[in-house]
Amino acid sequence: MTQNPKGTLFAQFALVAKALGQPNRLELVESLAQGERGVEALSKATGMSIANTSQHLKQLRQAGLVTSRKDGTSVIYRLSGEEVILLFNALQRTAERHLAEVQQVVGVYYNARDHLEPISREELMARLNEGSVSVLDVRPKDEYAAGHVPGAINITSGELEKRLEDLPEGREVIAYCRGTWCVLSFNAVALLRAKGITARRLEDGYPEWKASGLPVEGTNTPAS
Amino acid sequence: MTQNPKGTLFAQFALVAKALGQPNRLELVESLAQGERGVEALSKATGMSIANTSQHLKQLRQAGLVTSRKDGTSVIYRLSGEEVILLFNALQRTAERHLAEVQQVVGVYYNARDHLEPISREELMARLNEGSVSVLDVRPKDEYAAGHVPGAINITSGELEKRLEDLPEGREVIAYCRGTWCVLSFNAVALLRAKGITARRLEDGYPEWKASGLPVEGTNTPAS
DNA sequence: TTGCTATTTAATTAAATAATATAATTATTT
DNA sequence: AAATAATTATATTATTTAATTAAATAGCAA
Repeated sequence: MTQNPKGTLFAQFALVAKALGQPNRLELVESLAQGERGVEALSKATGMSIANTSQHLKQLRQAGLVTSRKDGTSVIYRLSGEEVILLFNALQRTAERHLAEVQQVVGVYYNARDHLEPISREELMARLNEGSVSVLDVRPKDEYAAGHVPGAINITSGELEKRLEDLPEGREVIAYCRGTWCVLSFNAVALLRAKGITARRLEDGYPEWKASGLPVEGTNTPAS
Repeated sequence: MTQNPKGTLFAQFALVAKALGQPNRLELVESLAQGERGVEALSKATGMSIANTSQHLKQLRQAGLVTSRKDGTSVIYRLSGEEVILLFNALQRTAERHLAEVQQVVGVYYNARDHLEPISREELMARLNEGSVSVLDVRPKDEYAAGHVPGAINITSGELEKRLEDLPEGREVIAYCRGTWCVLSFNAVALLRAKGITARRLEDGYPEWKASGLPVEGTNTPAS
């Protein structure tokens, strides 16, 4: 080992890549990108058994991608750092650029993408400071609670139609959700526009916002 | 498949990660990050048989990481885009941050790292425009030929001691090689300093320079 | 055509690893 | 001690893996 440093390094890099080489584990990573979570919650989110979830988490931990802490009888997992989100993103970007099948899914399910002209993180930050926008978080409540864009209102996709009055009037609405591939914010924007409300999507999602070092609010944030 | 777009996407992302989940394939990627190459050259670079190399290249191609073109009877491979370099880099960075074994190798073999204060790409670019530095490329000749930092002189690690007079005098020397983990540039800087020549390393290596969109020279570059 | 070279497939082997399910175990709290 | 949450152990079944050897294909040159 120690006589072939390059070989050792590449073996370790491969270990990390391998840990991401399974869809269920990628789903765990995506889930954790929203904020820390217990094993049971992760098991529900991915549809795997608890024992199975635990095994996969073990592999992610061995690859250095997640860490955990104890909270009473529960074990709470989190991504071991923001670089993991960047890595996950680089993976998505590469796949999107070069795999025909990904492009096809994008075309069929996300083709409103370009038309909805997403707003960049920097621009949203600037307009938040001006107070000229309302931000809408369409993710599940627990993910919102763990962390969200400052001042964002949480209305899940299903409730949106009934709770339109909860949105401040007269301001443009910026919607976001879990990441680049999350359809919920597309749906939200489409619905709002159908109701005559000016709305746009934020580029990517909450994990990328946080990974960019922009301010966040919630239980799972540096401040609290 | 088409009824579960998210599942399809994650399966594809996993496919890409899996392709990077094997040390030999990572070595192929690192090799190709220097510039395009034929199968035989790649086989030699990695120490694998030609047939085996071909198989691994097939997997990389299926994952959308490499493409190829024919040149006479030869097949020349190249990375399918700069994002692949960024992905490879994100992988390294994550592993470095979170895996103890990587940190140990780094500590033992690369511990001169911090002391040699690397120069950033931006700073080197600025100083190149001023003409206040000489750039030294310590990679093998063929990689240099495929592409290099504009104006760089190619002296391989082994030749350096005998060819010191080929370096212009009176300017600081900036050395670089294949990437973040390449020891050759460390050695070169150490040797130059021992000879009383002011020298520093460039951060990362040639692939990252190129991926950053900075200008390059050589046979395998946009211009030629 | 014939041969030469470079690369890709195909077929095979043997080893390793895969994911999941079930059951038992550990640790913590009440 | 009982209850809860997570991990570990064990087993099963299937798949996958990398690598070798040999055969096949494609382009080029004599």
